[in-house]
Amino acid sequence: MFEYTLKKKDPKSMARRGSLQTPHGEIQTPVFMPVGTQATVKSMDPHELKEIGSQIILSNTYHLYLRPGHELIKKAGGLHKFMNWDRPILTDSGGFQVFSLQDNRKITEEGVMFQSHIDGSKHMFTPELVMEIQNALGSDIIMAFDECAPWPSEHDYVKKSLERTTRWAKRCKEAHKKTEKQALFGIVQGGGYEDLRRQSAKELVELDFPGYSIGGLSVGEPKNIMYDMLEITTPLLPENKPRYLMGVGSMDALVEGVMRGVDMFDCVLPTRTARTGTFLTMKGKINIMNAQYAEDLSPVDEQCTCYTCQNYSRAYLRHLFKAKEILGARLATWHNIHALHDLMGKIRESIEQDRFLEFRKEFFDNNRDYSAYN
RNA sequence: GGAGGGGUUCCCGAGUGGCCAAAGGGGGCAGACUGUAAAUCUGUUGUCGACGACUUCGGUGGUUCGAAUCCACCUCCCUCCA
Repeated sequence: MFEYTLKKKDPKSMARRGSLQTPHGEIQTPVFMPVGTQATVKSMDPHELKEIGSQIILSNTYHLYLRPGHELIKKAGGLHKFMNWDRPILTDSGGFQVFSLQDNRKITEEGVMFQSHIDGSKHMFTPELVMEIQNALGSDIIMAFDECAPWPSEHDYVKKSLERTTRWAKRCKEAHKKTEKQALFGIVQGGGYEDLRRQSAKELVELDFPGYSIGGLSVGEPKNIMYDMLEITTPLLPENKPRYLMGVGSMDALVEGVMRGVDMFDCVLPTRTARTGTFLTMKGKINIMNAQYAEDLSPVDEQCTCYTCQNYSRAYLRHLFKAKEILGARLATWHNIHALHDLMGKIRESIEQDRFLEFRKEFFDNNRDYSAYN
């Protein structure tokens, strides 16, 4: 039911072109996955996401468990049916909330005691519960429960944390046995330490997961550290399994991630920044609220084929944001997700044509916001 | 005609002798956002030759070491009475 096919390797870099078979269809990789934490990609409805070109979306164990509750979603026929999305879904385990809700939780060997950010109630998240929740949700790809350690953290702490994450991964695997329809990914941790990244990767590969996530990155560390960590991690992962870099989605990092052998990415960046008026383009970011666009009747991006750029001007979009109209957030989200899917499509094409590095060079030459990391 | 209330920096609105270039909000300008506690948050918003100086609180004049704040007159606005 779940299978990764490596279709082509870039001869000059670690970039790979592949596909991923899931119970809800095939995914072409490298792929960008929009985030729909609360069973919705904020402001977009599923048929719009399909039109934009989303192959798979993310959702979240912690949030859906707290509200509306995984039992209800199970009763509704699973997350796909509940939210009316029939393509693949990947759910995060709540490991990121261990990081983002640091002030509301306590970590023990058993698991993480969360105090709900909604009503203050306490909930013990164990690897077993996290598997049970994701099983109830019925997502196609599920994540092992991990700790996304903050940046910066002491070597000693990161080591203890990653070793615990490995033990949790083992428990997840045990608990997951009866639900083979879902692909369980282990998550490599290790902070910004090369030796710990190697250790984590090695331990998880021994557990033999159908796919591997790389976590604990893009949590505030310098980009060169993230890239260094990727370079030493991906070669340690099995070639015939997908690699997923969690939480990464700026255009430059997508290009650099692919170059270092990553197949899957997710990020809230395109959707979140969209809601605050930032449009992502191949040439650089545009903050549509800037005064310079007040009377600019041209589209956000002349080259872009998305619905927003085909039909609306910068002046109109700016007006929507100034007036705080919801349509502004929707049209910007539409554009940004489209922009990242479009970028990934170009990346896939360039790998197929053996010119990924040329594409990369063009990208950095033309994007005023980013420069290549070498 | 009579009685009362009021005119504050782009707007609304605090302030009633020094700690006031003047609270707070709005608006404006700009920045941030990376497995979503985010349709959010932050900075800035009189001028300049700018760690200091200058011009501002309806207008004019006055009191005072010192006035957005006190006094006089003028002017405009609002409410009530006739």
